[in-house]
Amino acid sequence: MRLGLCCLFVEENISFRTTTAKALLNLTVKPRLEKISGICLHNSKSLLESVKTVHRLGIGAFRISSQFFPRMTHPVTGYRLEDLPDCEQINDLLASTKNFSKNNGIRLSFHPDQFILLSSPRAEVTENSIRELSCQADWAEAVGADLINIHAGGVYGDKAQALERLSGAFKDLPEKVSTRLTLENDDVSYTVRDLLPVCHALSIPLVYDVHHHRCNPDGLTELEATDLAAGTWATVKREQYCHVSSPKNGWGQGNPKPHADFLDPKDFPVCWLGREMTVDVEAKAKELAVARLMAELGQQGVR
DNA sequence: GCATGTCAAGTTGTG
DNA sequence: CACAACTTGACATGC
Repeated sequence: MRLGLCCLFVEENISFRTTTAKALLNLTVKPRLEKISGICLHNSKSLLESVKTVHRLGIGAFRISSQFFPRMTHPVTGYRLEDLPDCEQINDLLASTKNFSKNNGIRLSFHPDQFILLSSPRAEVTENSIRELSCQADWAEAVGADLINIHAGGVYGDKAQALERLSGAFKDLPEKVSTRLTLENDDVSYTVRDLLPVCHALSIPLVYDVHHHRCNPDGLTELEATDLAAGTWATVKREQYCHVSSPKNGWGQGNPKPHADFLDPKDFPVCWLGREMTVDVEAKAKELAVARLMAELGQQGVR
């Protein structure tokens, strides 16, 4: 069992910078690339610090922000790493991150944001998504990340048709993307039961988010969902990946979807204990929440 | 300095 | 129909 941290730290002095297209568009090309280069260099240093820090904290996985190299695929402000003045140093830092993670067993993942969809009926949405996925696959290759995790997206009135479009788009993905792509059950539309057929048909591992499952049930128990999802990882001989979180406002009162600062240990599935798997802890208190959960699970006798 | 509005992009459900 | 929610607030602007 390895626990993972998502994107950020609250107490450790590690930050990631970003920028907006609007700000970049106010600049001419050279100062724009200089600004971007400064941000990418900062984020590359922060990523190396991140993997060293999670290792020191006993955390076994780190999710890298989807804004790691911001606005890289924007139609106007888009750029290549080779265009940046700090390119050489950035590449060195990415290689160091890859080495450190490999040598210390830190698992790295990406989770592109909600605009990245392979199921949309709009060709433009799919094309933009594939560009972004290709870009994140390059980052993943550079730092040794084995996962690019997305949701199945919208239903558009017909789930089966939407999944058909997703399957079609998947088959055309560059290999650097398709070998890393995973599908996660979400809290409004696609359940584990919905995703299993397409995951099996295309050998796509299924990231099981137990909080989403609780928000959007499908008749499967947590044990059944865990085992069925495990099958999709066994097919490709990779370690299973799951997500867990607690509702900010508790269960039974108000919207359960927003995430709490810490995980309530009662929300951690008992059937996960002792399994070989990676579990991202989605909690606002970040590394503090992962550390607290580790201590609490340890006291319950995790082996 | 500090408060506040803004930021590329999609889709769904709620009030 | 506006807004929140989603993996995550940081940045730009104006006082």
